[in-house]
Amino acid sequence: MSDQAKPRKARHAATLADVGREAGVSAMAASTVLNGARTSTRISDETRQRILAAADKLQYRPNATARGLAERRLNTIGLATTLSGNELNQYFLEVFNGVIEAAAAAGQNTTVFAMPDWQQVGSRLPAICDGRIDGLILLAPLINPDDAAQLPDHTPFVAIHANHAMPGVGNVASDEEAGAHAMVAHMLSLGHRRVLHLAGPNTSSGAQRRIDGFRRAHAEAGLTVNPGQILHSDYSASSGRRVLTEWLERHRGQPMPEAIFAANDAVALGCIDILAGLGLRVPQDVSVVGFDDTLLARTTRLATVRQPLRDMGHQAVSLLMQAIEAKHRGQPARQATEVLLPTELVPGQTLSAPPADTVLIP
Amino acid sequence: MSDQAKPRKARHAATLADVGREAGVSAMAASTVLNGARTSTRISDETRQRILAAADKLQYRPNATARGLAERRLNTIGLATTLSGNELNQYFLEVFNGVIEAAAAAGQNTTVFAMPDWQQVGSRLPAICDGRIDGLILLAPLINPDDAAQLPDHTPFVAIHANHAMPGVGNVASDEEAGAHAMVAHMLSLGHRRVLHLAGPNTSSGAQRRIDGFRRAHAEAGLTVNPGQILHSDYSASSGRRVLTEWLERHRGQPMPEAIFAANDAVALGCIDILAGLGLRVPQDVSVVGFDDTLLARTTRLATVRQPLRDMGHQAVSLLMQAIEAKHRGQPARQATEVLLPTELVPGQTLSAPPADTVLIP
DNA sequence: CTGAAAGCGCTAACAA
DNA sequence: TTGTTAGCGCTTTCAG
Repeated sequence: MSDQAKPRKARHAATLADVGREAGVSAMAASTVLNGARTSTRISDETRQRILAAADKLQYRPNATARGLAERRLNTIGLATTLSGNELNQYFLEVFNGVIEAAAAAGQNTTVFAMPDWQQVGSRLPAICDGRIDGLILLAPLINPDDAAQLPDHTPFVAIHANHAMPGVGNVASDEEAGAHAMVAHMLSLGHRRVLHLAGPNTSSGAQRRIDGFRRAHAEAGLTVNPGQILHSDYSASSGRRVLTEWLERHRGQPMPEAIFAANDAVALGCIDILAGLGLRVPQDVSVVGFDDTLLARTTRLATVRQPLRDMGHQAVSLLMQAIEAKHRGQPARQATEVLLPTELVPGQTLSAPPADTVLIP
Repeated sequence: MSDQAKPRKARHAATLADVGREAGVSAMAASTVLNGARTSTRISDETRQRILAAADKLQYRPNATARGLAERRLNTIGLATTLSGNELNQYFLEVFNGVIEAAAAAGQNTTVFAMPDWQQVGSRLPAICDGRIDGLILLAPLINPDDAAQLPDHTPFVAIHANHAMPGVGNVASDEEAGAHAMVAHMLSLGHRRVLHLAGPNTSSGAQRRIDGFRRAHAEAGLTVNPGQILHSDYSASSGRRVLTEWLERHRGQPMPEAIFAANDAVALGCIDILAGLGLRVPQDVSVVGFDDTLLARTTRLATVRQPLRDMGHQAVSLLMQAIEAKHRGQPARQATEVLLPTELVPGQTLSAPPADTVLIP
């Protein structure tokens, strides 16, 4: 009966062609009016109104994939990260917050790609860069130089806290060495002499930069750092608890460190937890400071070193958008801009002068 | 000289047509081999090899937008939420973790849409559902019934902790009333009699359900709840600090509540902060419990009510995928499934029996 | 000011 | 087993 085709798959709601038909104009006239295609010419006010009315009546919705196909652009950026210890962490949340804000302001959506580890990046990145994102932000990537050279070059990349410089990939970082140095120097100036550093994992270049700052502050104060003074944990509270507990057990009866400089906020809170369990007060008996100034620190009033994580998200998006726009204009996309942001001390309530009398490890 | 067209915009790397040409076969043969198109026929081993070789040589990459356009599907789901107080919160992080895990397991990407408030959902949702996502999860939506009826019906939706039932929209929730009831009953059984409830905002139906549980536990114990016993905050630590501080100032010199049942973990930690500032010990002088069991609670060993947030993310994805698949098979997509998950008490270290002697508010 | 036609890269129906 | 043809919905030349 009907001459209407009966497609097996449901079609998109109302198309430009439908709108054009309804308004008695061509699809492209509708396109110009509704989606602001930057074709050279303009449409008369009269037809414009007819088209708008038809679009409204038919509930026209542009189709993102069709537009993406034609424009080679989906207005979507990606954020790649790892599910460390099977959990997204605070650090991610802070940066993501900045990314999503800046992306929204630039009219971009954000798609998150979480992989178990960075090993898989080499294999999965090319699959990701298949037109579904216009550019990608790598969050704290641990990529070996070989893989870095393999990055598909039709997609712009920007890294945040990259472990290595990557060819043609911009990088946003905060000055962790300076932050660690400032904090430890401050602690030493308060009179602390035995500061334990519960550093991050060996694989993390950020952990190394914080260790560097720790050492430099000591060196400048004429103090030597002995090997046992630096422990390694991963970046979680539970790891902080475990590492500190083991260390305390090995040093039972000896003088308690006057202060602990932790790899990040979570590790610091893990330490506070253990100390409280031993009946020690923070900061009266032991001072504890963190790193990052995540929501964890803000909520618990932890003394910490603020990295402008949210702002780093903003900056990364900004860099990425520049690269995307450049690529779209046919200009060379890859340009390795380096942005280094300053850190800042956050006083908090877990750092004070050392106790008058030496506390012994129970 | 060259008969090669010179397109103004750079084209996608290598297309199926390119591969086919290189291998001396049609584009669709290449499609069958490389992208597993489920067309009826198979390809001989010999041509298959030729095609694979050509694809490898040309570095063929499928184009997601083209495929999305043809298949009306991008294998991407969306997660819509608000930036409450301009920040993504812990609750979001926990759920998101579950969503992204389950989505990855189902071969889906996840795009996050964060809006300042749910008012804007009515206007932005239709624009989101334009083919860039196959389905959408609404996280703790505050949608009025009128807007709910307006949801574009070509996209499947699932809600988590919806404030109202939405027509044709599945919902995943945890039994907050039961969780609050169990916790408060437990507190009363420990001997607490003056429990202050720092509830969530009036607009939150979850806050109301927790209040209901709070009241029911009191009623069952034969205790009356007086109006001043329930305060409202929003869900942040700073708000918890503010509200508690004001309340304590208004009640100076009167007996301190023996325990505080907070709207969520952040509010609980805000309270602990204030109490510590007054020289009160938790839980010796005052017990404090939270709600949610977010990373905040796990890090600080807060007593709390565990909502299986991550699991709720899994369930929501599962429901959504069912709806997407159904829609794709041409079956009715909308079916309002309701999933209710149990909560669980987490002991922690901030809840004990009340102090022997009444503490006065300093 | 407007329309016709071609193409973005892929998949699905139908022939050969 | 393979090729041909026809879209998916939108943009963008290029003519009228």
